[in-house]
Amino acid sequence: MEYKRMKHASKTGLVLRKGAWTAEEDMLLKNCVEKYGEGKWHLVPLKAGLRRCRKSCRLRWLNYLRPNIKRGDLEEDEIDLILRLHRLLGNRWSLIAGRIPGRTANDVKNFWNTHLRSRAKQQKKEPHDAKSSEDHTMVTIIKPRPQTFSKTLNWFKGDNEIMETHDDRNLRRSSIEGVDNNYNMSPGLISSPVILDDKINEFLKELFDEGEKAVNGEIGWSFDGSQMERKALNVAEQENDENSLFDFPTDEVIWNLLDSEQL
DNA sequence: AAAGGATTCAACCGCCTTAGT
DNA sequence: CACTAAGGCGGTTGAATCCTT
Repeated sequence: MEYKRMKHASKTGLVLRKGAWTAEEDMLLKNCVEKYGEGKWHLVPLKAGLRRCRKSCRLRWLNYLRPNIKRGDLEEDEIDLILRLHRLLGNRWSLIAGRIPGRTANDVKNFWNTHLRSRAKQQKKEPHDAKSSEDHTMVTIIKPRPQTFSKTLNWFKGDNEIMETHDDRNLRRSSIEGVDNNYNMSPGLISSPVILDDKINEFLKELFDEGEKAVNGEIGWSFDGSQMERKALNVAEQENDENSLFDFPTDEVIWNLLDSEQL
């Protein structure tokens, strides 16, 4: 890729670089983030001495430079998990990636677009006989929205040990940012993000248990089911591990559930 | 060996939401 | 209330690489 693509920053008049990152730029960005931490991306180009826009810096860090990024082909259980999560969540790549350690949303999205989308399309085209259509049950795709808690919430302020209970970045996000104003949740309704996570996990566990039943032949889940049954069961086992899978941010269905329980 | 078509994936773009003023 | 800046996301692009003829 040629690096001559440039654009002018609107205010500073600085010429910003575009295109592939050089090793030197990577080093500058890495040093900067390690020194100052993630966030404040608008300051990163300045502090790092990079002629890149904030978004470019953020993306490069998230998709390539961040520690523990897993490169290389996806393993079979990862693929199976993507398929199942996509059925559940649709194109919510960041949520899906959040469940697959070391994989980025871009990785998942690219993999889906190159390997799985065509397979899914083909599956859709294939005519179903009466029996197979009976075997398939519609699965409602959960579409959570980007979520942010108001910083004015009491438990958000200061040193909140709740926020330290999860190691995984995405888990932390689900706790800190797990409520969306779109669902008309007033802060008063929220007792604790830990409770919320537990409820959500419980709910999602049920959903996945349904998925597990499905691969045993009760509901159609898989794209080419024959190869997936055992893999899916392996995944289901992993899902029982503590802190492993059930810490999604919320969605409308989940909030309805929570409302019905008058939390 | 070379041409050109197909595929992959890093990076960009535009949009949405939230926070701050 | 309106506006702006920033963070974040999914969709798309296009250069690099692979594959086929």
